[in-house]
Amino acid sequence: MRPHNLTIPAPARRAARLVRLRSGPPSAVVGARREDEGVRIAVTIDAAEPGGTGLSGWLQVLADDGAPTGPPRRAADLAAAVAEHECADPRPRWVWAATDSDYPRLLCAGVRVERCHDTALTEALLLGRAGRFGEPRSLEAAWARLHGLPVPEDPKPAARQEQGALFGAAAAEIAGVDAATSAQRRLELLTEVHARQLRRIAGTAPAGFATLVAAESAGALAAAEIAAGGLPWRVDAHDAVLTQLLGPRPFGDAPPAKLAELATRIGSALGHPHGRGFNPDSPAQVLRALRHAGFPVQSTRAWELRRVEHPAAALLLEYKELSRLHAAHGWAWQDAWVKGGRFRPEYVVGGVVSGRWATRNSGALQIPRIMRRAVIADEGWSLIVADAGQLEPRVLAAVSRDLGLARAAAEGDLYAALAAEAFDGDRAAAKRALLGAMYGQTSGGIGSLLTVLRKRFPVAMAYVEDAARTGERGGVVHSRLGRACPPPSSGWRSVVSGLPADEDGAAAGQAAQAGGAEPDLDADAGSEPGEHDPARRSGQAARSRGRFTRNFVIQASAADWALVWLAVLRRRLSGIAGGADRAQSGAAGLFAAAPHLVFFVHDEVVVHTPAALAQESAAAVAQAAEEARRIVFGPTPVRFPLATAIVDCYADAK
DNA sequence: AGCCCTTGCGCG
DNA sequence: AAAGCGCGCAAGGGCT
Repeated sequence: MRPHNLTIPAPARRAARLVRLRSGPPSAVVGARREDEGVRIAVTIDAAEPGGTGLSGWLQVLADDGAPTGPPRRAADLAAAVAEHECADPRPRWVWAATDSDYPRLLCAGVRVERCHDTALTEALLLGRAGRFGEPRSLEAAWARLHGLPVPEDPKPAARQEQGALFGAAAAEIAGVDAATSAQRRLELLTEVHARQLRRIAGTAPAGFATLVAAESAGALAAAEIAAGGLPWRVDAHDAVLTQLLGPRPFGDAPPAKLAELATRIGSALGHPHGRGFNPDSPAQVLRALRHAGFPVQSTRAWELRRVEHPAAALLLEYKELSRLHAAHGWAWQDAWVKGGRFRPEYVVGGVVSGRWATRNSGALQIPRIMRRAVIADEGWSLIVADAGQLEPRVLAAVSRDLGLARAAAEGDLYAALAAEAFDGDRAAAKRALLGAMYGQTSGGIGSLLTVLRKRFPVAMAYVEDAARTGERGGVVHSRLGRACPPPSSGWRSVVSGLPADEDGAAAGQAAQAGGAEPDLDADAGSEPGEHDPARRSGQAARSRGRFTRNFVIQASAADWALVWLAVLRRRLSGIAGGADRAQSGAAGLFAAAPHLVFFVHDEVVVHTPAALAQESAAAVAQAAEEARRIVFGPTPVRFPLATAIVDCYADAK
């Protein structure tokens, strides 16, 4: 019943079962298959040689507890060896050091796998459980930690592609291996690190943590496959949107006609002769000009400009909107990111402390909605666009087990149900109240709304307020499946305690800030009185962290659900069609005839599917959502309804 | 020239 | 009284 084939003493197993029956997530059973079935095989791939063809490497079959059951085996044709093992039923779980570097190479060789255990992602989850965020997670680092040796830094993500060989060599050297035999030696490190990870996972409550580990690795497979398959992106449709809004594509770095015109008009409106010499992209210039014109604005933010009754303000708003489209997702972006009718996002699985994915370089998760017009299915294909609406409030209902809120969350429109139950039918008020409760909002006159929530949904409100208090005290909270939030930095502790920071405070603070968990400790050196009052600073920092942990228990649990949704969906989709098209080689062949994931953004997936399989694919999306609900939350009246559309163009969904 | 920080806004 | 969470990216601007 466990998601992993772990060696656990019988009493511990019984205890885990009891916990699950009471409140924990049930075991991961995907389809009719138990997650722990099948063999594990550790694999390392030889470093790519210039001009080399094909993949070679090493394999080793492992027992349930990660112990080798046979000798390491050399695979001169690794892709063929992996493909052969993938024919087994049940399929193996591949154990490797890093999906994001190993799996694209297999995909490129035309091989897909069903399951894996990524030791780097697993190491990061386990380090997080130990309060050690930001420590290196590479195979070499994990192995060095096991042996008390100096731990090599992880390669910088940007450097991975260009200088990967250098960093890899440095890390290998620390682990006492020489580059020529590294794949064989790395196999030894890998099996050792993996076996130890299995034991660490088994020793980690709650039971859902093993599910989280499996889902994180499955997510990494999905991310690599999305990049390999690519999101269909029509440059002609993209050009049409840009041209309509900005004018024709300019030559070189010249600004588009529309932006140049707006800049001139803004300059004129602000009193510059012929509109020259004014840069609307400079907040400092805009601020100065508006103040000079008699408007005491604090910033040039859009919400503040909307209140400024000056002809330049409306023009500035228009300029900012178009300028952003041009700068962030204009022609330069298209040149850099769209190749062969596909946009390939570089996802960073687990790149956000909450477990959400991040992306690198392309801004894939911030693509303006209007640009979805460029996402058009291939001829004879369709897009399935599915969005888990109102995910976070539903997750709050499920994790808190508040029966009243769960009743509302059993409905298709949670906010409307909430409004009917407690807010005299005022849906907007119900929504503001719930969002305010989840984010820790106190301003904007929502105090009375929160009072209503506290009275009518005391269990849910106590859940988030407990999380906030834990954070304010410097404690750690967890997602439903057991992902840990970062502990406070020593900088935070010193501000909150009023004592000076300790020696290594700076480094710890930086790590935590990079993780996004740290409130801004030197917030706003403005002119408010009392801002240097230590008591006041302490309270600010404490409350800020309270808002973070308050939201973490919801956002991270929502990410748990979404990750499992994605993992289950990926597997279901792979079972739908005839699979690979042998006529095409490499990754292209893998996705040439079968429905596959092409985009994922927090609570929304896009599947590209042959039109004839669209209904079947859409059903898989819905079944996966239901299965994710069961795996992550167990028995609950809360529903996670999807808004699903079968469309030719992404923009036509909702 | 290149680094680092701030500002502002896109997405969920 | 303080004043809603999580991100990535581009441009400006100050600095070395």
